[in-house]
Amino acid sequence: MTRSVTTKTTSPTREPVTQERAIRVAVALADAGGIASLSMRKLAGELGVEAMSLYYHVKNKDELLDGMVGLVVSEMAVPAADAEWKPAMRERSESARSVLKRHPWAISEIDARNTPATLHYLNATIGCLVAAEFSIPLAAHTMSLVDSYVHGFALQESSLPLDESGDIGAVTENVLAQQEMMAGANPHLARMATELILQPGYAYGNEFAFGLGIILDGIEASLVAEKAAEGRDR
Amino acid sequence: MTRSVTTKTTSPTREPVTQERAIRVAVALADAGGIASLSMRKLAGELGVEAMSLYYHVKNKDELLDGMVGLVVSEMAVPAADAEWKPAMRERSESARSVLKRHPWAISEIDARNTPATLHYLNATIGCLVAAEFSIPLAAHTMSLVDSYVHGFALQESSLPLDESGDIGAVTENVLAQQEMMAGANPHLARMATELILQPGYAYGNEFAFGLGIILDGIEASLVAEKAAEGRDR
DNA sequence: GGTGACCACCATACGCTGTAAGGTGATGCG
DNA sequence: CGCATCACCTTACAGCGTATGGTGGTCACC
Repeated sequence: MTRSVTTKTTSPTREPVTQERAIRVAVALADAGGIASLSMRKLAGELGVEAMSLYYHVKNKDELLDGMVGLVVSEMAVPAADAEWKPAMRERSESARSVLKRHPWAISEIDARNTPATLHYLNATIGCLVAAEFSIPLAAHTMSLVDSYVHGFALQESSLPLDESGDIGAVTENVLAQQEMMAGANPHLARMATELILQPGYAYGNEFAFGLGIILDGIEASLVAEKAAEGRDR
Repeated sequence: MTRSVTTKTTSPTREPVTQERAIRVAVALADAGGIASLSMRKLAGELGVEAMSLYYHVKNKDELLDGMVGLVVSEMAVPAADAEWKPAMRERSESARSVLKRHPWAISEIDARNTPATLHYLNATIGCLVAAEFSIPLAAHTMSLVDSYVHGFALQESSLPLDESGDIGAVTENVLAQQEMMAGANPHLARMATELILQPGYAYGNEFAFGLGIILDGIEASLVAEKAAEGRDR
């Protein structure tokens, strides 16, 4: 029998563990069961090895999480340097939102970990903005504002009981029961729930576009003002 | 000897555990050491009891976290129903940001847990907006946008290496060393770091006002447009 | 063709976590 | 006095990350 492509002859069905594959599977597990359910033993089991074997490919769980965040960030669309800044930022934001929707556990990890992918992502964004004649301070304002909104929106969206279509899911009756109980204490909130949020066809995700539009328009105005001030100075 | 105010005579120094006190101390521990360092045993120790005694006051750790989030939310300024909406929303946002700065662990918990305090907080906000003639959909847009920004900003701010003044702290040299290494790969980012972020006096917290201003101005424009459309219809 | 290095993996163990189950002494009440 | 209740404790268990120290198969090299 000729040796398989792997050097191991034992259990030929198991493809070899690599750091890259471990990270990929870890992301899949976190997507499926939440970050809390991701343990070294469980990941190892999924990879067909024992827990301690992971430490050959990864220094510790923290480094694994760094890798997972890096992988997630690398899924986000990066703006081209020569793109028009406004559509580029819109695409970037929508891409980031959809990625974070797939990997909700990553939202709070992303800001806390500086992966090479993150630095590349930020660098490309700044590059696009300065190419569009943003000053460095305005570019910083812009990134802070846009990314705060995107991450915050993703955070809120991730904690809503949505079905896959984005509508309020089967919990509705549950919620309705609560509604009645709190209607006395929180009438405005109850009204918003019954008149808007619980209406068929309402999807929280649609709120994203409204805020993003306001933000990009506001930034555009700031850019125009900055250029006008520059023109006066010179 | 007359009995002390507490009914227990044993170890008179220890004030009695209550759910409220347990939650307060838990928040203090999480503030000091991060949410990961908060264990039932540690909290119990701080309260002068054994771990299992906590379960007399709290159903489980999840309920404890609910209580902690409720306490944090109740620290945030709630808009008055008759206030002018724009300064009210500005105050609300700044208050929330400063509260979340004190309790960074709460940022990602807040959206995931619906406490009575949260419902009250949302209700008061909606009340203020509808009193200012916002439609229910526009009020929903507004809250989504503002809170996404506030929470997202808090999230980014919480993961920066700041000293207590808000400046970049002692890690600067450390960062600078990294800068040089990545300058080749990420020139735009390196430039923003050296020209802006690492300059003395730069504080990331100051970015907050810029974004909030843009957002509130944009909402104001939407409100004006909505009223104008209503006027035409009628 | 042996030999030693190395690679990928495993077994065991330790201190930590949340919490289920059941016990215990002091207090208040009939 | 007896009994319930309250606030707390002891013990135990499964699961966690990971330090330590193997172990067998593969390879380069003398």
